[in-house]
Amino acid sequence: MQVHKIFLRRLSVLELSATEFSVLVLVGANPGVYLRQLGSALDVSPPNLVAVVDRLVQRGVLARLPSAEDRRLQELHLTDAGRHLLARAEAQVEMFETGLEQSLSAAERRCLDSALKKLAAFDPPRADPPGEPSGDPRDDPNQAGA
Amino acid sequence: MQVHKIFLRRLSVLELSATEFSVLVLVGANPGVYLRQLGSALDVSPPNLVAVVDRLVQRGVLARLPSAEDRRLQELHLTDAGRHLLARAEAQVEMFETGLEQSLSAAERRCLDSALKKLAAFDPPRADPPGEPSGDPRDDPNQAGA
DNA sequence: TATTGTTATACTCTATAACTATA
DNA sequence: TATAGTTATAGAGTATAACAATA
Repeated sequence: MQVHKIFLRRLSVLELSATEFSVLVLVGANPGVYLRQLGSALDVSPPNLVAVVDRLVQRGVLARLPSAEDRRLQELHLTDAGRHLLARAEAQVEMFETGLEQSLSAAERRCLDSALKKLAAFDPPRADPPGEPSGDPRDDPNQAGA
Repeated sequence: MQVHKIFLRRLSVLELSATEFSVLVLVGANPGVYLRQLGSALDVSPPNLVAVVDRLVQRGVLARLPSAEDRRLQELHLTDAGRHLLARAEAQVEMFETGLEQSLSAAERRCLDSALKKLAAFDPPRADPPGEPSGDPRDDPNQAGA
C-alpha cells in the first residue's frame, strides 16, 4: 500500500489518476476500443467510465470517433497530446519501477515475485460456521466494562 | 490487493469494515482511549471517526463514558457484546492469516517479509524535471490519429 | 487562547436503475 | 428484444471549515 501511494504520487505530477493512466495505456495499445471493452478490462462500470473519458476528452488527450458500422459504438483514440502525455507518464512510471527494483537484489525480486503470485492465487477455505451473520440474538447489548 | 479484498470479505461476514475492526482491536487493547488518540492511531480524522464510533455505539458494541477529570473527553470502551464480536472477528482474521501463511513455505515467508520491508522503506528518488505539472502550453490539443 | 468532540459540507469512488438511440 | 453509451442517484470514504463546551 505504501508503494501504491508513491505510484499515485508519481502520476499526480501529471495530474493523472491510476484509472486515467490505465485508460491512456489501454487506448494507446488498442486504438479504437469501445468504452464497454475498456470498462470490462479495467473493471470499471460503463456509467463510471463515462465521466473518466469525458474528462480526458475535455483535456484534449482522448477522442471519441463514431464507428462506421454500428452507430451505437464510438471508437476511442489518443490525440497527439494524448500520446505525448502517455509518454511522459510512462517515463515517470518506469523511473518509479526502476527505483523499486533497485532496492531489491535479483534473488529477492525472484522470490518476491513467486511469493506474491502464490498469494494472489490464494483461495480462502470457506469457513462460515452455521452462526448467524451478525443479528445474533444471543448478543444482548448491555452495559460496558472497563 | 487481492489478499486485502479477501480479508475484507472475511470481516464482512460479521458486518465489519476494516476500520471498524481496527477500532474494536485498539479499544479492546486500550480501554478508555479518547476519540482523537484513536483517530491519530488509525489515520482517520476526528470528524470522520465520529460516524464510525456512532455506528458501533448504536450497534451496542462500543460505549462512550465521560471522563472524570476533563469533561471534554470521553473514554471509549468495549461492551460485553463488543468483546464477543471482537473475539469472533479475530477468529475470522486468524483463520484467514493461517490460510495465507500455509500457502507459502517457511523460507518463502521469510523472504517475502524481508522484501516487503525493504519496499515499504522505499523512498522515491525525487525526479521532477523542470517541466510544468500539466498546464503545458506546448500541449496544444488537436486532432486525433488512428 | 487552545483543545475535544461535533456538525456541516464537499469531493471522489463506487454501485444500480433507467433512459436514448441504435441494432 | 437486446445492446452501447448515457443520465441520475445513492452510498461509502475522505478532506476542511467552523462550532459549542471545556480547559
